[in-house]
Amino acid sequence: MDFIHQLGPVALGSRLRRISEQLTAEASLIYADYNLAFQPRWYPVFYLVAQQPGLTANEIAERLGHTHAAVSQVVKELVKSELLAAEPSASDQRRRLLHLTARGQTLLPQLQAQTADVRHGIEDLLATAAPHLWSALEALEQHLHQQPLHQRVAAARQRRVSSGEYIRDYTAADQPIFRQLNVEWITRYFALEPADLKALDQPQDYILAPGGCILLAESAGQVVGACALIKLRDEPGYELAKMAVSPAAQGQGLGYRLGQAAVQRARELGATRLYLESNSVLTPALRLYRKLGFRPVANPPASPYARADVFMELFLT
Amino acid sequence: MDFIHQLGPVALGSRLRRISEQLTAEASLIYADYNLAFQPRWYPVFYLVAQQPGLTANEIAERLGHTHAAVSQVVKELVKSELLAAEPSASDQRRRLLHLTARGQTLLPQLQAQTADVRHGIEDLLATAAPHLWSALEALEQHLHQQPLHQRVAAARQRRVSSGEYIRDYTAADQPIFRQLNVEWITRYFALEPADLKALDQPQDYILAPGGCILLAESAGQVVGACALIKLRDEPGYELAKMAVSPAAQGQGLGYRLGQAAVQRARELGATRLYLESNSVLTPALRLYRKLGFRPVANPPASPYARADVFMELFLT
DNA sequence: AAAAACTATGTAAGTACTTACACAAATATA
DNA sequence: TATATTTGTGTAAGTACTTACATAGTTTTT
Repeated sequence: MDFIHQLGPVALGSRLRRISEQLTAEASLIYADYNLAFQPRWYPVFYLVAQQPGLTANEIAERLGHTHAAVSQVVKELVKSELLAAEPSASDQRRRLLHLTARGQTLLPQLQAQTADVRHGIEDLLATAAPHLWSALEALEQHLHQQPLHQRVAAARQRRVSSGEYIRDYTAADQPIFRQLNVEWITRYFALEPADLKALDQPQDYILAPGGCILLAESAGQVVGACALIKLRDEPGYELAKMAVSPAAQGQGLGYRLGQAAVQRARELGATRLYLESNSVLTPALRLYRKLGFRPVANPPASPYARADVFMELFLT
Repeated sequence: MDFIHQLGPVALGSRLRRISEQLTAEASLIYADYNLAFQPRWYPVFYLVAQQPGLTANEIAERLGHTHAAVSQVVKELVKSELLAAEPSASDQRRRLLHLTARGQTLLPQLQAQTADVRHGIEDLLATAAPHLWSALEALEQHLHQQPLHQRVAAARQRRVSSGEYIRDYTAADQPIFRQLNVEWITRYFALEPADLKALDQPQDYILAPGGCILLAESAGQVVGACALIKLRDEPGYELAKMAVSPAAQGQGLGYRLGQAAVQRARELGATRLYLESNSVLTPALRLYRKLGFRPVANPPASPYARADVFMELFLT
């Protein structure tokens, strides 16, 4: 379950699918509760015909935003279950006009009562859990319609290719360069400490497994920057750590872009606070952190790093 | 497409499914753009193995929140495509440890670049369209987990059964009672007008088809109240009209509950304003409208009803 | 040490849709 | 009036998962 969170919005489709599957499963339970000889997926077609007898499969499909094939299959089942009946239109022999059978009419009141209950249940759920979800979905669909996702992605690709630089996630093969970039700057100013070695030698165990992530900046096919988000204990937040930019790539705002990406990622992961430890000698880094919005912590906790003498945090709304 | 909107949150599952399908379709387009011999649904498994070589199918399934069967099938395809390879664990002959092949390693950088682009594209989409969608989905899943939907629906059912009253949607079979309830009160105070007959004789054509809806209050199996939401022109709003409660059921707050349901429904339909026309003689009704939040309109438009001399509106946020 | 239970994996079939194709009836075009 | 196109419908097969079942290897119980 944690990987979906790590991927974040990239897995938006999967997430929506999973929730919808969950709701579908719930729907079966609900129908079972009401003891109706009725399948959830019949609902829209049946209800539409109840509202408006004389509709054809094609018209229903259009109203539901499904294909005629889907409706055709459902209608077939509904006719077989003797809930709907069809008769050919007098004016157009191809059209099959649908209406409820006597059995369907008998079922209708129960289905209406159930629908009212479901409506209340979902309204209750949405009101308490996600009051703006419905309108957000509306907006999402509209924007998707206006500019499809693949166009947005193509634009992002364009920007990446023209800038030659992008930020991506760490994978196992990146451990050597992740280590090297950090060792480089740490040993220039300080000595490597045990906590460094743990995180740099086994980032998988010490950073990723506990729910953190590592971002790498790649420029011209080379990894030239890195930073990690390490899960804080007992709070929905992360420590921004192991931030390193290769000397050759410094002074071009890469660190800032990397930092921004980390902040954005933390936001997506549901963080409410970012925390970091640094050293007063590293003035350019401290300036960068300030620029990203970090401020000194009032009562810093004990640090596993001897070199840590500056402690900052950034609250995310 | 309009029926999903009419059903509103009742169709939450369908809506989520449809958006996710749309995103899946977009994903195929994106993969086509990048010319990668790679299927979208392979992505999570492949990426997880890239991050953490040595995982087994079962572990991946757990992390993805899917079944092992799904992962097993994807792994099979990935192995066939020579992107992943598996070797049995030394300590446990059942476990098949997965890792990237040379071909997989070659593909990885391209996939990472593509992922970065997709992330940007979706972040852009969410930022502009639905900034709180991600957290709303998070909250929705949590609440669903805490109290499953069928429990909420069961609670709603309980309330309905114990109160003996509920509010539901109109279907074709309800036309006679819808007409009767309205004719009853109109003729007590006024004369039936042509606009009344249109709406009461063919509610399908004059109310539902243009995107409105009709709510009915049922008590002890009898329809004892009705009201309609009629789509306003050129604005996302509705006219609250044809509100009627049977004399026998009056004085029990039914009108208020019906009105509240109508306001709620209008909200779900994305309305920003409700409008109504009434007559100064109908003091109980006017009191009810006030209680629902309606206020007099400054510059009322021309009305098709001779009896209309009070014009009110309610703005929905 | 044998039996029972559990675990990792794989396969088959189902789900609720889709796309692709087929065919007859209606309409438009020549 | 014959032909081409469009429209309404149905069926088959695919999709990305699921559940159900089967099987072999491992661990626990007796």
